[in-house]
Amino acid sequence: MSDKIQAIRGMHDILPDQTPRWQGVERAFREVLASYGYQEIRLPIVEKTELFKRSIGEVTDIVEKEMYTFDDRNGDSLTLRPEGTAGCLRACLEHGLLHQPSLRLWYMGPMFRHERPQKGRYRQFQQMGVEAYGMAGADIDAELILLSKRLWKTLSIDHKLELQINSLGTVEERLVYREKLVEYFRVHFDALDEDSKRRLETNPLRILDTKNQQMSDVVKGAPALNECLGEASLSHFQQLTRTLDEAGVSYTINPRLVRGLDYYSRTVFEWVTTELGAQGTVCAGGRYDGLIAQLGGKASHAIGFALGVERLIDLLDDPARFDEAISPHAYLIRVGSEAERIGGLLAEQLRDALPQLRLIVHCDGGSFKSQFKRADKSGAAYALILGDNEVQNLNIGVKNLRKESEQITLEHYQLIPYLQSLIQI
RNA sequence: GUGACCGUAGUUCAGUUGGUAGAGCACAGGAUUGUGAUUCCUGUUGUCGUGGGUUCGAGCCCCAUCGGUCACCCCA
Repeated sequence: MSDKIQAIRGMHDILPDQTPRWQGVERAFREVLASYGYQEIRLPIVEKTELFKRSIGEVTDIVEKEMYTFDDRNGDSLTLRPEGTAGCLRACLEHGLLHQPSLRLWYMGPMFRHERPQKGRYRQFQQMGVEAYGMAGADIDAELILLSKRLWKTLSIDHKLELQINSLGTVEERLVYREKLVEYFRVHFDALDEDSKRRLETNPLRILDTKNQQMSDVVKGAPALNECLGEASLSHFQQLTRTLDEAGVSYTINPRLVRGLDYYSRTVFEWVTTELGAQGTVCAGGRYDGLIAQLGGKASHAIGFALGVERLIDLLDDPARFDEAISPHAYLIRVGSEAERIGGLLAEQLRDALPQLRLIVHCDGGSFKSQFKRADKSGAAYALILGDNEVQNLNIGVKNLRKESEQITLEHYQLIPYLQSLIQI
């Protein structure tokens, strides 16, 4: 065991017994996104390190200690992407996609962060992300939230997720607030715990989100963010809440909801659950209007969210329900060299005629008994049987492996319509 | 980066005060010379994570190291 090469810590293989649920979730995501007119974009997994430093923020944990960064052979510093927004925006700027008035995109793929793994958190993890560019109004904010909610409904996990929203104001408003907050906490410095003293330098807004009960009094006395919001930011947020109310989406306004990444402004939201241990956030996002100009583009508007697929899958009530969609319809048993020859040809004819058919052909010989065992284990609904008798009589046996019923014998020409009717059911 | 708990067969786990390694599942074969899933019988499976120490003797005790899980920090 010790001399075998193992996977990297926090980077997991998704084995065949897991892939159906992954495919199921991915399919649901694709279908929901298509129903809102979003287009897929596929992006590199590696980008220049500078991109993430400039977008995520130099002093965030992600940039400071969680990135997989290495030097390319020509000396460039490259980084395995820790999130998707920066790369997506880079691609759109690079190809001039933002010259159109609005753009709705989605992507999915692996992200990398060098953290200690724990439940629902891995060093390589899968994110599905959505980005919408060029739209200033709160209606697109609401669209993203409604879209995400539709995804939970499609996956039947909407009862496990709660929506939290907040407004961070514009970057300028938030800077003013940040000053006020730092000033306040400096006065109450002795009441802060070690983590919070450190956060005072790095991300003071995070102090509001502390889990330390002993600090609740200090936190309660702190100035509130919404006092620093301007007219425009306030009405933007009001429009969002009104739209959500009218759409029947319930939510909690969490004034302490601050996102970890520097680029957010105005609307931020999270879908959280209590069922995943310490990692409660399944999906999070927000508006990041300032980022486009920050990355060298013409000032515009942007909003997006990302969701962690591993966390989403952990939330599924009955993940096994996705297995059925890929289990084979039929398993072809063939005993004897003539049966193997005829069976191989027959199988290809069946696949020609029935592209939807999922058919496994038994290979490598073996007795009827052992082939039936494999047929059962494959999950196939039916066994197709070719032995000496069938070869001699030019017919084929069909047996239902999941229901108690008599095995029947069909002529070859009857097989295609018979299987077709089974698939349709 | 910090802390707690855990590493025994392909897998899930048992293993007594330290006495020389076991069960279920899985897998293979048979009971059934052409029939799975159920039942019965038989069989295979191990550097006890790794390295060192204590001991007549270590799966068990000690140290180190690697890996896993969960939590903190932080985040999807």
